[in-house]
Amino acid sequence: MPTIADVAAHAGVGQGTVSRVLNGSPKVRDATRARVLSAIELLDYRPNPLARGLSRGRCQTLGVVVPFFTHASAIERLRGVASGLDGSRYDLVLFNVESPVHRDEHIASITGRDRADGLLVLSLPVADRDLQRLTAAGVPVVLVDAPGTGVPTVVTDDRAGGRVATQHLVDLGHRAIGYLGHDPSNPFGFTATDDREAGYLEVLADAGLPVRRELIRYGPHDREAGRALAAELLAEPHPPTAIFASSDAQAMGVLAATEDAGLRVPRDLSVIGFDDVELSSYVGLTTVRQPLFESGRLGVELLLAALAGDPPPPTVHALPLELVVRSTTAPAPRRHDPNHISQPRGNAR
Amino acid sequence: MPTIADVAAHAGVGQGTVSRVLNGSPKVRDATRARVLSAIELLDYRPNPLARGLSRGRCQTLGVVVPFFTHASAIERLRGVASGLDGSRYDLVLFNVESPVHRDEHIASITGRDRADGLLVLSLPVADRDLQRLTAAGVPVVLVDAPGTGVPTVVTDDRAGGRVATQHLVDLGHRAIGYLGHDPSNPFGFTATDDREAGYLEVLADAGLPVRRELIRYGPHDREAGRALAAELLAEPHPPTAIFASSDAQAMGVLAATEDAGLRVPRDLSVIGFDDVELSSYVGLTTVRQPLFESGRLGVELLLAALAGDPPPPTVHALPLELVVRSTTAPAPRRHDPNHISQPRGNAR
DNA sequence: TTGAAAGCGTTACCAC
DNA sequence: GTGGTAACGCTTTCAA
Repeated sequence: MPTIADVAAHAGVGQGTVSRVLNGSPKVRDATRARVLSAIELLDYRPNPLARGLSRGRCQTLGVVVPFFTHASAIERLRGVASGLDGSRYDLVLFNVESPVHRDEHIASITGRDRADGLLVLSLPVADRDLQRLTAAGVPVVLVDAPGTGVPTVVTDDRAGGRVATQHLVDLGHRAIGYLGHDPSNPFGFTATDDREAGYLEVLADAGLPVRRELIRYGPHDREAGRALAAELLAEPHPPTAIFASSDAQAMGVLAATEDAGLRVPRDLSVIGFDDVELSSYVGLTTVRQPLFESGRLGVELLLAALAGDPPPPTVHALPLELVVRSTTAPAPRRHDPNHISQPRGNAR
Repeated sequence: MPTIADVAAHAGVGQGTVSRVLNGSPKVRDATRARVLSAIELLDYRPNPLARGLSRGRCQTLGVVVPFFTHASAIERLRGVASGLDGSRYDLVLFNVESPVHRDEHIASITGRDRADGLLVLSLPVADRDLQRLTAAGVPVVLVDAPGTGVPTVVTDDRAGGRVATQHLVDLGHRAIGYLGHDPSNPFGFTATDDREAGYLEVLADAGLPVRRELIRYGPHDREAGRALAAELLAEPHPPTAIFASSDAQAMGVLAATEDAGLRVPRDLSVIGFDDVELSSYVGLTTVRQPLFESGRLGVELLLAALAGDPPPPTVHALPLELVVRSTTAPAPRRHDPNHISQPRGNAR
């Protein structure tokens, strides 16, 4: 591999000059620049990123910490991230988090600009201590879909989203409304769905509906969990006529469980999700649309701005939510007993 | 940030000793080691990866080049990659390819161990010239789902897969079988679907079925393309009774187009895909299962082995394919005119 | 405008 | 075993 010294020798100039040419310094005579450029060409020289990084004190890399990056919602966000990064000079290193240990290890592993010039954290809360440490080390951090203090943050109003979803069901006449979400005490520290649950509870209260604890279940945001949880709900003596799942992934599971139980959506059960991932439109799932792509995109943009020396204030950017009504919600069956749903309920599988 | 020199000073030893401790050299007296370790602890010292990389000539990073990484099939592979990387000391940098230019830029940007210690390329062919350059530069390369010479490669027998899919349809009595795939002259150089098409053509020939060129269409491997292409096929004067889509993504589009046309699957049209992505099982799509996760996983394992100084021979690892029959294929409608399908065909939307 | 040389933080070789 | 000291390849003063 040719080095800058080789280029300098070939061009008959000093290393400094080559470096200046490389970095677009204006203080190089055109003739000299041309000589250097042709030497570079001739030798097919490429600067060594490691050496450059060591010397400049930064590594031209952005770290993205993301839990379960293969989940549809994470992918949508990453799509936004990738699109925002396109054309920039930064490489993207992916820190996948599948366990709370991962999360801490990854965050702890970033101690300065030698590992990542900036950090984008998705859906995971970051301890204030870490945030301060990172900031002090000159590594800007941007949080997406998670709380944190002192750094730019991109969020949505999950509580309002929870309200919108629940209100939609209430408006349809449902009075026994189940809720599926993440355990508030989950080890990852996810908080978004807590807020959605809060919104759900608020609307219930506003509507004068009782909170039935047995209709609230927690589990991971994937289809299988949703399926199992919904099966439990449907097996209740007084099952719900509607379920608000705090993610589309869980909602997909609810749909499956309904089918398993020989019931029909939305006739026997209304289902509303949260996120509006691509799949939801295929399936016709009613949901609360969250701008996933945009959140990822805005996240990098803020990070890039910080890196460009244009430090964005630690503002909380709230992205809009939107109710998307499709075909999995319908008016509640009219009955004297609002908790009674139509027979038969045998398992069709 | 404390440096190795600080640690050395605090421990009252030379830098070399600290380095030896850091790298687990056995030639350090226990007492000395303890002193160094406590100094490291005290200062909360972490080695600078850039400096380490520069000195050692490698960067502890694996590059993964992947086209359209948000596509379901790519995600499945990446999931395998991530799982194989878990526990290793390598970071994962993602090179997303959305255009042929991207591909070349990314490949060209890797010139040595300073950018990536190894390269995993998914679904994209790599020119022999690049392969040789990379190998010469000491950067091992592993190809997954793409051809290349002189490097370990993980593939499936796409031609056999194409045969299996088509034979399944033939066995069901279909005689007018459409095919959806990638344009063989696509600018990315994808070749997997060409082989699937070859398998399709072979089975047609074996079965004494004519090749109807108008029933073969090309487009990107996404749902929208599949939908548009299938709509064209269904609008043919003599439409097919079955369609083999060379990816599940396109097959999903076929399903949508069928619905658009007011037809029913599998009554009016049988559909078979390729890949068996997660969604396919939800939808009940008949398909040819390709071990996507496993291919990614095996890919990294081979790369890691190469990096561990255990260079795997440039073998072609062929992963098994499997026909997964679900509910989108059924016997061909029995008619005198095999090209005639049931009315009505009005657009139901 | 340019060259020389001092870092940047490690590793690795060479003496002791 | 251990310390001293060249690399590693680049950027960035500092003089000229």
